[in-house]
Amino acid sequence: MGPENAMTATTTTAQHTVLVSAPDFDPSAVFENGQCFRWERQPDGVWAGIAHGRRLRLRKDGEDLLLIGASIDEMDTLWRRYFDLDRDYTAIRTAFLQDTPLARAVAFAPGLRLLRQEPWETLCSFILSQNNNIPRIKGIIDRLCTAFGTPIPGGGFTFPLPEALAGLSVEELAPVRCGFRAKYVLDAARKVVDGTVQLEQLSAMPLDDARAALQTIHGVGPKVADCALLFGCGRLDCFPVDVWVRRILAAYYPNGFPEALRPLGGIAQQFLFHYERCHAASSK
DNA sequence: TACCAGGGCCTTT
DNA sequence: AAAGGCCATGGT
Repeated sequence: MGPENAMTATTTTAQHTVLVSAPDFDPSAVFENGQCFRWERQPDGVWAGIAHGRRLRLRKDGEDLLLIGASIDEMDTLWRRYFDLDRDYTAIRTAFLQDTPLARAVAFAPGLRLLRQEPWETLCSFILSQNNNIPRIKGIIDRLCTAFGTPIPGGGFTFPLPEALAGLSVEELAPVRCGFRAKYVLDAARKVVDGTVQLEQLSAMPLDDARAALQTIHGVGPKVADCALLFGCGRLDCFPVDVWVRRILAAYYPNGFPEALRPLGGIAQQFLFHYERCHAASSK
């Protein structure tokens, strides 16, 4: 871990708030760059989300990240990993400075980071994300969780396990209103439940084997597979190519993405994607 | 190979 | 208010 951004200082305040130093964690960049769908900014600036079957609220106070409603134990066993707090992003950003487009993207949003999300939720979410826009994706996932997840004390629902979906029919999924994606979600759930696709193995398999395994699911192509591997299995060398990224590659990397940065290609892609989307004509 | 369905949100007109 | 663009995958 990097010395100067080591996030080891952890203290507790009243009502189970855990405080951790995280100078390069920018919630709006982290939660609004398309990698996750269950985090929302509340009017008071606090971010509320559900992951690992738990509700969590969070806010940034200067360089400190405050996890509201978390215990020290949860911090160490769950959230430190989920928020990727032990990765040396200072070193990563430094490596990116050698590349002009990346240096610009890093300067624009230095607090952008990857979350380490759960494999099934990530796979299922990105199946639902295909040919779709973010507001609608969030609505679909919300309805899926409400209909088939488990209630969480204090409000909200867990993301439904594959076991909760595998036995359903397309008709039973109708209230979720995910259209033609319903049959894709059901095929994914069934293949995970019957062991055809072993999610826990995907983080260690040769990358092409992992991609091929995911793409045996009806409705999972190269883009969805790479999103599931990058965001849900920690495969940082995965580089999901959508329309935006295709545009970026054509515009800035006519000779291909630098070989030396390939092992961190997924993180690079997030910086480039975030910069480009925030500078698109329609978002000005 | 090229094209198109699907559906809801968005921007532009 | 209405029209048109967008989008990942599978099917034709």
